[in-house]
Amino acid sequence: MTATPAKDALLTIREMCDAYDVTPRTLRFYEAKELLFPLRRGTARFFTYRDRARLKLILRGKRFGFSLEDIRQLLEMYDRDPGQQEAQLARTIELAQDRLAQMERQRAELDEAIAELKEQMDWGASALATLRRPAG
Amino acid sequence: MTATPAKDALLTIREMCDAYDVTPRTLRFYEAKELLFPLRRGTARFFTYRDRARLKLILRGKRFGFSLEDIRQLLEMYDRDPGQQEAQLARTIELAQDRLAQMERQRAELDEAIAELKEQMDWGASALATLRRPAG
DNA sequence: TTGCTCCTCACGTCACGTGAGGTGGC
DNA sequence: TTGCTCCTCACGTCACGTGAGGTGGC
Repeated sequence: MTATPAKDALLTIREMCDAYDVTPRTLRFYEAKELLFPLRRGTARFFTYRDRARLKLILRGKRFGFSLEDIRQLLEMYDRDPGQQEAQLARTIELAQDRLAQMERQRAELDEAIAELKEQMDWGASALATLRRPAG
Repeated sequence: MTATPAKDALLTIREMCDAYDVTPRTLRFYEAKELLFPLRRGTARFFTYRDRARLKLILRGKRFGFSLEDIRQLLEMYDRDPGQQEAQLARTIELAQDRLAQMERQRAELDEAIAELKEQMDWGASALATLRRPAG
């Protein structure tokens, strides 16, 4: 029962890892790539509510197959000029359509590959049965 | 109507690329990784029937998600001791089962991601419609 | 002599994994 | 003083892509 941290809570890197199921290396990598901007106290990182919101979006974007650079640009767009909502949303939907098309192509290929592999396995299984059946 | 080359034909790298839809870099890379063993005349490569058969298996293996190293080991196993047919086939089927399970998990994730993306797009589309509807 | 195709380094890409070696605060 | 957690390089991984610069045979 880990409660959602309060909005003003600051999470250590370990707490972030546990909450979002990522590694420390991943969080440091996202910071280096300017996707996250944790506070620093000395060298230690503290992740804000904003970082947590961004991380959720990053992970969602990854599920959709966007590259980290794509995601960075989308996030940047949204928080650089929050005025352009409409144009930004339209642009995002456009990118999403491309991604959707790619994902569906990928699924078709995966379906084919699965069917092909099953076929090969059936073939192999009967070949194996024949090998094992004593010659006669 | 490109006919299948004769069994004793030797293909140049370009002919291989055209026949199997791969790049020269890919063929050189597979050779460096000991998956292919083209003949050499001077520095030039000539791909034999055996290379063509192996390449087909490599590409099939890749569709199934095997790593090049996995594929190398399978190919090596089969042509190092062609006596052990039964044990090898059994081993191959075992590996194939693991791969099949992973591919099915992958498909499930892909299906979820596609559904999630569509949902987001619907949400976005109606948000966009609202933004575009003059306030009233 | 000019093109064309081939070649060999060797660094770049993407998203991190994986040590090595060192610091800070309870 | 000892642990624990955190840190910063920096090289490794996987399957190639991408020049740079050079050779060979029609």
